[in-house]
Amino acid sequence: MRKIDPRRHELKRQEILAAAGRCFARDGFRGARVADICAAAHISPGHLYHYFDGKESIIDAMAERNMARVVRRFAQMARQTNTLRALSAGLGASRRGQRHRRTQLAVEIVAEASRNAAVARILRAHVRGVRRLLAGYLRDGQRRGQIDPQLDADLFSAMVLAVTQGLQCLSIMDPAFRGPQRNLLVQLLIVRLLAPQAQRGTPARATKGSSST
Amino acid sequence: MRKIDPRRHELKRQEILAAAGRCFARDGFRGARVADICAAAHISPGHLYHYFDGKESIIDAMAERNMARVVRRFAQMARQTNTLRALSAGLGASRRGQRHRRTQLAVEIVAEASRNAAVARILRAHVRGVRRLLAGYLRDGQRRGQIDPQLDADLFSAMVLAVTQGLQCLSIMDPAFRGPQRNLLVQLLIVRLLAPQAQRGTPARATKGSSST
Amino acid sequence: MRKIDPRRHELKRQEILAAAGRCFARDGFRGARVADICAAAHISPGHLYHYFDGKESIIDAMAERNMARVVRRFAQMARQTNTLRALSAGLGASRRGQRHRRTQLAVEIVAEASRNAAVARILRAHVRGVRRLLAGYLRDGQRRGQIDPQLDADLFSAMVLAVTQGLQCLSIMDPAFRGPQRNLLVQLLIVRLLAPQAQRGTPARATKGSSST
Amino acid sequence: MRKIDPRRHELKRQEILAAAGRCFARDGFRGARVADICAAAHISPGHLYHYFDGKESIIDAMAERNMARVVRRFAQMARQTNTLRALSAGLGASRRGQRHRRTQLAVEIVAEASRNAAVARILRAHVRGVRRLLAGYLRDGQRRGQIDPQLDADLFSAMVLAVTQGLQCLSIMDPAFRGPQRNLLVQLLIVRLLAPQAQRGTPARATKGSSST
DNA sequence: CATGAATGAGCTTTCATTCAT
DNA sequence: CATGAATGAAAGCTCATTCAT
Repeated sequence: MRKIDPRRHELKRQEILAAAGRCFARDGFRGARVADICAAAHISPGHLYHYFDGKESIIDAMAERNMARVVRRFAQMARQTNTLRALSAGLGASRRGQRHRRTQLAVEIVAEASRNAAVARILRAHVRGVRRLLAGYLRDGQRRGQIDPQLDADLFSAMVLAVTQGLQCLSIMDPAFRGPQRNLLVQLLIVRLLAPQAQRGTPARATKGSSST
Repeated sequence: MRKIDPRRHELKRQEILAAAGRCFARDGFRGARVADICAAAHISPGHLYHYFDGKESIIDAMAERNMARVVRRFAQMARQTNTLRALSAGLGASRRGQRHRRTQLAVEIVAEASRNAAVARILRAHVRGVRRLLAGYLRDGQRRGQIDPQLDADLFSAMVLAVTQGLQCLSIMDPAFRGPQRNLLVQLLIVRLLAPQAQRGTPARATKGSSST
Repeated sequence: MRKIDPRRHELKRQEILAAAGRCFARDGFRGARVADICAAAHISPGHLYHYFDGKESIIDAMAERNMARVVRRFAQMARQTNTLRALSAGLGASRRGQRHRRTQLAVEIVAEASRNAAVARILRAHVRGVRRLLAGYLRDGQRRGQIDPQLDADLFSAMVLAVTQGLQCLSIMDPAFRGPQRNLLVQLLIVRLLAPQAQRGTPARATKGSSST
Repeated sequence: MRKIDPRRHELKRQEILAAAGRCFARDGFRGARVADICAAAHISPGHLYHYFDGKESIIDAMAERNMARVVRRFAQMARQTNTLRALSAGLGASRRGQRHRRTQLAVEIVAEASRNAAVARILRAHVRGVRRLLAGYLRDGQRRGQIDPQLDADLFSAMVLAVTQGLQCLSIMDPAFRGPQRNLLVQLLIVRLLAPQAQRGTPARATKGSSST
């Protein structure tokens, strides 16, 4: 009998979560069946319970994983020195397919959080982290003169978060905003919301039919 | 000889939908059970099927009803002549309780739309209407000099929609934004995004000390 | 308030039964829904119970009605003096459409009788009558020299009954035997089973090329 | 690492079908409940669906199984060289209990076939096989001089089938024909329908109260 | 570690029947 | 007489979870 290797165990957990992610995006947390996740992860239903306590536990892990990814993405962004460009890129559209699945999951997680205390807790913990990170980044931008110094960084971190979610919802409500159109919108938002007064004014109308991707 | 009264029938349907709304907000579309809805509507499980073809049909009707309400709300808003103030009020927080239930439903509907073709169709049909309405309203505001004339009204209608959804998501992710804090955020967004250059600049710093949790 | 007119009442019962017959033939006793029967009879579900105690009661009446028709048909046949020809006509195919519905009902009733005591009783009561009638008719035929005098009329009445049912089953199992092919088979059966020795021998080979499907 | 054993799976399927057969005979296809079948097969209601897609699928399998048995029975019969005796034995009464259940199922299947396309297809496929088999057997009998050479074997195969069904219906309609009386009838039918002219004539009346079983 | 057979509670839906009007 | 809204028991089926192997 082999002793369990914690590394292998964690690796398998991540594999299963990846499979679960596909199922959850397709069918939602409630709609996805454990059997489907097992099939997608190429394991037997019984074996799943060596890695997770149950479906609920997978959902929690999924919320955790997803929020961790958001934190990572913002953290990565925060390393760039051109604040506005970095934010635009971070909120803009990216690899198609992958992106839409992420969008679906993000909205599903918020919906779940509105009635599932455990998921809500996970979400809030990360939201706090993200906002602190964003606030710091915005203050850096203000110091660099890239962000309007009048803004309250704390409040604006919430705004960035809200806009992030809003764009995802919009891309579901109106498929036109899954592609280049979305980037247009992002740039407008970023510039008008964050840029110092001097930099603005012109781009709003000029962006009509501007660059994308 | 009693003939079916379509009025009574429609009334009962609305009653059931109201009950279903409470259940869906609490447990989600999948999590809510038909039996619960029946209990909430004070009808027997079998009788529900005199008014709806099935659970799916209730979900569709719920999406329809909710989007219709959104349209109505924006339409009402569009009758006011002070564009910025009207938008601020429209996106701001209101009666607690009612509001949060609506928020939950709104997010649930978007999540459902991302994998349910019927709901997606309903949503898109109304989104088109709302955007046309908003675009018209923004153009009116531009004519009145209340909205930055540089803005592309069409694109900005999408932005207002995205922000609406984003605020709802935020209020789930961070409960601090369910109350007055939300109004603060809304005003900032409205002013920076929509107001002509001359009107802006001052209010942003006033929000000091707005961090959540 | 009008007193119930027993004549009208009985008429309506028959109308309902006719409608029920169509439903039962299409969907079977269990498969047919009371609501369908009501719709077919152009009455409301509640009103049905003025004429029948319940579905079971309709099934009983249907069995009764159907067996009564069989009795009537054989009685009518028994008035004809050419025994063999009368029997051939009686067992042969007739108006399409009508006939097949009757066939379906007949088999359904037998199937039901095998597990429903009430229906079994109804069926047996009529079977006794039919067999007595047939036995008498066969004896008449024997007296007239049209039926083999060696036959035991009592036993052969059962045989005629069995063959009647068998042909109906066959017409379901092999649709080829719903039309003229069936008549061919009937004539063969009648002649070989019932005719005196002298009359037989010739017609059998004449049917060459009668395979089905 | 256990792999699914198709043999065990098929065995369990047959066990379940046997249990279903008892339920269907007692209550009919529609009347029998899935829960009853599960109880009779000593499995849980959910587990049934590892072996069958649903109730409909069990009914189809039952029709298939029953018709396969009929084919097997006739095939076995066709191996015997005394054609008339073999047919008499084949159509006659046998082990009580078992037999009646088979009779009920046979009639139920025909009734179902009259309105269920899938069952009808199954039935017809086997009917074709049985008729071919019977026709061949009758021709063999004709060669051996045991069957009237004037008969058209093809048509008479249908006749044998019809008589088989007719006897089953009769045994339901008149319980007297479940036992020895039935054998009497069978012998008469066989002799008169199939035997060459020379062999016949006497037995018809002589059978009054004759031997059985 | 891994399997998949087995469980059973609980889901949505159906439908014979009742009853206020 | 007649209606159809209302009932509620029970049906078929699903699926998260357990367990013998």
